[in-house]
Amino acid sequence: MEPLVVRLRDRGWRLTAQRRVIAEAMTGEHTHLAADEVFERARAALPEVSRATVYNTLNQLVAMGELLEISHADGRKRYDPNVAEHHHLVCVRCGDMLDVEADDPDLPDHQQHGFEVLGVEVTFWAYCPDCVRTGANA
Amino acid sequence: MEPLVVRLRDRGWRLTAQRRVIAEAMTGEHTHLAADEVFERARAALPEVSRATVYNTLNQLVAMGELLEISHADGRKRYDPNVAEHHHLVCVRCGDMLDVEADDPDLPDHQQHGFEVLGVEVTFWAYCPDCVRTGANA
DNA sequence: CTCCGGACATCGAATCGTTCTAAGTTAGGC
DNA sequence: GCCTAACTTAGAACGATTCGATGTCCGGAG
Repeated sequence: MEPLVVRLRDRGWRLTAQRRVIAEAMTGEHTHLAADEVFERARAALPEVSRATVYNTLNQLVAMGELLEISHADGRKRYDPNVAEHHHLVCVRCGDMLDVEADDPDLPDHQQHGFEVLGVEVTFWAYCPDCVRTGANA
Repeated sequence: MEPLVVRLRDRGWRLTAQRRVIAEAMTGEHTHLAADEVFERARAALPEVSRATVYNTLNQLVAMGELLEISHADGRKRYDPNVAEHHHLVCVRCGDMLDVEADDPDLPDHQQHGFEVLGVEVTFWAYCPDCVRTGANA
C-alpha cells in the first residue's frame, strides 16, 4: 500500500507541515505509540507542533480509518497504523505490545446474545522476552 | 461459590461497613460497573463512603483476585466479579458489555514471538440490541 | 492584487478518572 | 480502658485528553 502521507493527500486531506510530521511519526518501526510519544516525535521534527494538534490529528486519522485506537490497561490510548484486522500480544509487566496476524479461526455467528458482531479482537496477555529475561515474573 | 462477602471474611479481610457496601454493590445484576458507578451504589447504601475508599477497595479486590479489571475504550476501568476466564461483547456505540463463555478453542502454543502467553481475552465488537433497535448504526 | 471566508493550528484552561496525602476514626489485642 | 495498626476521609494533586478563544494561513471571487 502507498505510504500514509500519500493516501492522505489523495483523499484531499490538507497536508500541512504539522499534520505531515505527525503522520510520519506514526510510520516508524514502533507501531503502538501513545499520543504523548507521537507528540515527542513530531516535535523533534518540527518544534512548533502543539499537543492539541497532535490529539486533533490523531482523532481525525482514527475517524478516517487510517489509524486504529487501542485502549491500553495503563490508561493511555495507543495508535496503530496497522488497520488490518489483527490481534495483540501485550506484556502484563511492561505494557509492550506486538501485533499478531489474525487467522480468525472462528469468527462466530454474526449474532450473539442479540449483539450484532462487527469484529473480533484477541488480546494475548503475556510476558515479553525482556521481562522474562530480566524480571522476577512473580 | 459462596458470596463475595463470605469469601472475604474467610480470608481474614477486615469487613468494615464501607467495604461491605462496596462488595455488595459488585454483586448485583449489572456486572461491569465503572468505579464511579460503584461509588454511587455504595453511597446509596451508606452515604458516608468516600470516593478514595471505593478506589482503594476495588484495587485491593483486584489484587486479591476477587475482581477483574477491564480497560474500556472510554477510559474508565470496569470491574467484573466474574473472575473465571471469559470474553466480552462490547457495543461500539453505547459501550455496554456482556460476558461470553470462554470455550477457548485454541489457546495457542504457550510461546509466541518470544512472548510467554499467560491468557487470552477475546473482545467481540458489536452493536447491542438496544442500539440496533433505536440507533442509526451508521 | 486584495479581501474574505473557512479551514487549520495554537495556547492555556478545563475536565475527567484516578491516586496521593495528611489527618481523623475505628477495631481489637493487651 | 489504652495502644497500635489498619482503615477512612476530604480535598489536593496528577496525568491524559478535550475544549474554547484567538490567531494564522490559503485559495478563490471580485
